[in-house]
Amino acid sequence: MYEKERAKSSTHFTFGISVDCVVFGFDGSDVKVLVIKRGNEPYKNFSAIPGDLVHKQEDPLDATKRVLNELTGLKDIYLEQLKAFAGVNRHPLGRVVTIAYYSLIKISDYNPKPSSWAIDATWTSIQDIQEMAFDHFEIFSSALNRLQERVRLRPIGFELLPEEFTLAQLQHLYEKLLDQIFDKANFRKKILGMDLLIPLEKMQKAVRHRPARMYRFDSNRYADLTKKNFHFEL
Amino acid sequence: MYEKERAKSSTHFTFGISVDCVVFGFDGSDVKVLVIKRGNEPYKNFSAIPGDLVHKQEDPLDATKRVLNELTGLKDIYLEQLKAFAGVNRHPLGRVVTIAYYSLIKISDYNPKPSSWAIDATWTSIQDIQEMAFDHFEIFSSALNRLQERVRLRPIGFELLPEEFTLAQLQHLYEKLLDQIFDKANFRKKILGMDLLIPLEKMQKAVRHRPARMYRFDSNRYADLTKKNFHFEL
DNA sequence: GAATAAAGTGTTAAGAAAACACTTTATTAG
DNA sequence: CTAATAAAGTGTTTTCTTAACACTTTATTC
Repeated sequence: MYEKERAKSSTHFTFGISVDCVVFGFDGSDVKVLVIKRGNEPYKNFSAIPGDLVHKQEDPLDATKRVLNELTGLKDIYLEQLKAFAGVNRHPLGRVVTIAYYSLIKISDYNPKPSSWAIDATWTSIQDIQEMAFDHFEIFSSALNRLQERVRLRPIGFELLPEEFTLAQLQHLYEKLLDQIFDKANFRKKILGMDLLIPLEKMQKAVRHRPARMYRFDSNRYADLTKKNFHFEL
Repeated sequence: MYEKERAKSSTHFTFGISVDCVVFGFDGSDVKVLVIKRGNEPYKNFSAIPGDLVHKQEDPLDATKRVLNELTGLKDIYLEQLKAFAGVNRHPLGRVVTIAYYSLIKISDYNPKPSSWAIDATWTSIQDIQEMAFDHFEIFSSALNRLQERVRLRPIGFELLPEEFTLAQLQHLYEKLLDQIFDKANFRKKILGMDLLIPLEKMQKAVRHRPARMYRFDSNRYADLTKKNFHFEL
């Protein structure tokens, strides 16, 4: 119980806390993850998920935003905690518990600051992720699972697309994310039937065939519907 | 990045880690949570979720099992991590990050050891949970949300029932868990149609009307079906 | 042996999802 | 200017699922 530790504080306040964040993006063809290459031991030259130690007086969520901003140049991005990874031997240099997050970004907005990160960060297709430093492969897998579950029940796919997109782009995203194909007509009926997309006057540009209409996700409408007990699905 | 801290270890390895576990049960009428009453400051006499500090060389999952065993006398119970709660000021005595779990137990098996816990642990209906110590109310709410999502997509409701149960008991559990009512005939068709329940010869005892057939959840069958891409729902 | 209370079943109507064929249209090649 | 192209966008039918609701059955109690 908590009371005991006032005495044994010194023996219990001995953990390090880090955050690691699986950053997902979509380039129009593939779902990708931002992976960095480690420059130092341990696990020198291994791939890893971006992260950092949490400062003494820092909230881990803030720490993650800090890392993310340095890494991508972005603020206000979609961010959710996955869970903590805390195995005794997960970090060779000491007892470090990591709190894992995942975030969804519009890959076109990605604009890394010239920082220590920038050099080594690369977008890697999710099917190409292999070995990683520490338990980062497990973290990645876990994040992908969570995303796949989440994306079916919450309208968060849009976080991976540009503000304005076509229905074909949206469908393609879902197909890649869930590794399953959808019937075009049925997909459209379902999505449009939810009344969550605002059709724009604007049309797709620079394609060598009939251009598609652009849409925008209506987050206010979603908030309203949610109050009326609407549940997004698929 | 991780490398930096070899030098500043002393300034970073300063966190305490605890685990807290929201223990759910079902008494046939209500979904309940095991709540303890704190005997010491801080938050003396407040309700709280059972938990403990994690030892220096201990896996948090093991720590949770340890707490749970002391608390309930049980082993091998359903246990899942919820997420970490790590706000800077969540604990008055220092920087303690807690990893929250939730577990599902068969309330009839509950048999507390005569330990420090036993005295103060009480089953409280989920709708009666009010103020709690630390951020424990937030942890509880978060766990309940997760359970409600989870129970619709995984056959984990059975963890809250006796090994052998009637369909009416199962339906009642789901109704209380999800706060929604189901049509008896349709509920039966759906559940039985999944082919996950083994009908037993045994009948319900000690009721003053026609006794219902008892069933048992077939976890092997579920494992098989899962391989064949079956997905439990509702 | 009738009343009871819940177990357990069957039927129909309404709605959603799957399958698939078709029409439309901006663009490009000739 | 016209035809070919390639994908946008729509309509229809069939199948499956869900919802609603009425009914039959049966062990127990009075």
